[in-house]
Amino acid sequence: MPPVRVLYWFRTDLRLTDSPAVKAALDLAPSALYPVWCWDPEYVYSHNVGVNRFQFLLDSMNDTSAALTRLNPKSQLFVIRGSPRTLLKDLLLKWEISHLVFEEDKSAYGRVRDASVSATAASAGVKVVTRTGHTLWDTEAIVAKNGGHPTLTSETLMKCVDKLPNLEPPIPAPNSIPPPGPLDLALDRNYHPVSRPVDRNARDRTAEVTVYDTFTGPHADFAVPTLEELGMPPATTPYRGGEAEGLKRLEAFCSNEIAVAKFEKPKTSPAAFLPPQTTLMSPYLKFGCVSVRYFHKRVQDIIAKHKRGSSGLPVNLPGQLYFREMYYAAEFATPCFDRIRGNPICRYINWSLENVYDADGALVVPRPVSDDAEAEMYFERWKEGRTGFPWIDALMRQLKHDGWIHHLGRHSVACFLTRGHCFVSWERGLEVFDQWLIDWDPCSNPGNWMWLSCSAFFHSYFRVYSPIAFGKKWDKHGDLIRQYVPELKNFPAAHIYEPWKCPIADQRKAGCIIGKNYPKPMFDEKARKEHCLERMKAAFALGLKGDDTKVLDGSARRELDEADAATVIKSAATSPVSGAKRKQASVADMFAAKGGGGGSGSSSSSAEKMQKISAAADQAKSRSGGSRALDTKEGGNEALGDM
DNA sequence: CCGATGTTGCCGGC
DNA sequence: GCCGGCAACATCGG
Repeated sequence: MPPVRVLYWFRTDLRLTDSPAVKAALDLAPSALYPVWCWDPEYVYSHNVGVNRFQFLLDSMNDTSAALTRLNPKSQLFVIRGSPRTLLKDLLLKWEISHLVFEEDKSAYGRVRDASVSATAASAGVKVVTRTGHTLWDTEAIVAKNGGHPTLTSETLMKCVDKLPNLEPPIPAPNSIPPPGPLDLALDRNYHPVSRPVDRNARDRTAEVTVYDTFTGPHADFAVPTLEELGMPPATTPYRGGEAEGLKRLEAFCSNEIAVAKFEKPKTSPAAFLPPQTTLMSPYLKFGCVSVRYFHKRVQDIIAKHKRGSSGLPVNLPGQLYFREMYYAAEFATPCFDRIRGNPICRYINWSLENVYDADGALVVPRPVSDDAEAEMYFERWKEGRTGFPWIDALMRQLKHDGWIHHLGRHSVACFLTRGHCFVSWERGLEVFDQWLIDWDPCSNPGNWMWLSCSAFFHSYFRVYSPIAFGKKWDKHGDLIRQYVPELKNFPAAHIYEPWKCPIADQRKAGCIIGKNYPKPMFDEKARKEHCLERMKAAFALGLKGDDTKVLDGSARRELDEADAATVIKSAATSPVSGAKRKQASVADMFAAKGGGGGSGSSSSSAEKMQKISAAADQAKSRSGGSRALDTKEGGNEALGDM
């Protein structure tokens, strides 16, 4: 019998409690255990990862490394800087590994990477052992129970999992682990190029990337990298990663057993970021710091104890975890899940700023600036929290600064960007969430963007979140706005959701002049909503999905664009306002602090509103560098830096 | 074909 | 706090 020497490959499973893959590794009774992390250049250059998620990941890696050292002083998380596709093979050979063990990652990206690494390992005579652990059930098994189809409703998901074996109980963390063997490495840098044609995270860097200068870190100790080595400034998120932190947070949440048993997601406040309104467990699930199965068992036990008056599926806590399973299974069974083009479950809607592809069908990166200046302006102002709608701006600034916002807050801003008001493609919103969220997930995130934009999973496009009413329902005083939009800190509560309606004397008293210290709303909310509803109606009438030939050849786009143009012309023709007058309209006129914008209760018809939109579009298009012109002097978000 | 259902809309009226 | 109107989505079971 050759000696059993295991390389355990950590990825999004940075924990030791309830890790089926770690148990499988230890069950092999290895004489040597190498816990390894490959610091993949894909993640550094090709994915959209902002400084906050990197920080959360580094926290989690450091926590796991310390936990490994506690179990064996010779052990740690051995970080190798380079691509697993090339480096792992070298490590398997040099360290004479017999078994490669890792937790399954069935996302499209993980699947391809893991198949490549597994094939390499097998060809080197190394046995590959994998276990499910990132999800409650094996995603592939769920899809098989659904006839190979994506799971599009929670009911479908439940029907599938009812046919699967019951969940195994969680596995305690190990008490000890074997030491690694010799750590000698003599690798040739030339075999492991890390340069990339595109650096998608360059915008966040303040210095050179040095993390790839060596294989084993600046002190040759396989240390976890630092943000400095990534060329990034310090993170701003208050949330810290790691298994210890995650379990602590879970226990704190579970200490209020009645709240756990009665939890109903739709009745939690989007303005909240503390228990019992939210668990804030999503980033810990994303990096596997907390096992989803352990989380599930913990809340199920509490619910069983407090059966009377407890909430049910799908709004309760287990229900939330089942939605996560649904998105994983949907992603597994759907090609092009994170985009519209080629996506068979995604309704085709002629959004502004949709993805751009080259002649070979490859996504053009970096994304070219669209000639739709109005949409670019809406998008830019949405992203940076300068729409002039305080509720939206507060959430977007919270997202950028903290890396996390409440689920229903995400609904609010996602609906606003897409079908509700801006009519910008969900693909653009997805990219921003990818860059800024600490809990970004390749299944839940595109899934939820399709949900909110009525592209898949959900279809009632006439239910639109109001950027004014929705937040007010939960946060009457506007505390979330005051925290994240400090310009409005002293605004009277009566006007904080619609500050442009505030009398100028009160604006002066609050030390914030709308249009000077904080922007006017970037459009008439009601008019934009009506416009978007018309366009949604047309897209639903056409009834195409992202993989239809008419979408692939561009004719669906032309057809819908023409229908939209006809609607606008028709509205203009029936309007009593003359064309000459229309030309005089401008964005500034529409949103003067007095009168005009945002539901001043005027009797303007839908047709008039349509004209205003059309005029605003003309205005924006004719202005060179339109977004920049509008952005200046309109209350930036510098103040966020020192919160 | 009908009617019930679908995690999380808004508004006005009671 | 709960209802219906708004104008109306998809899916599923019968």
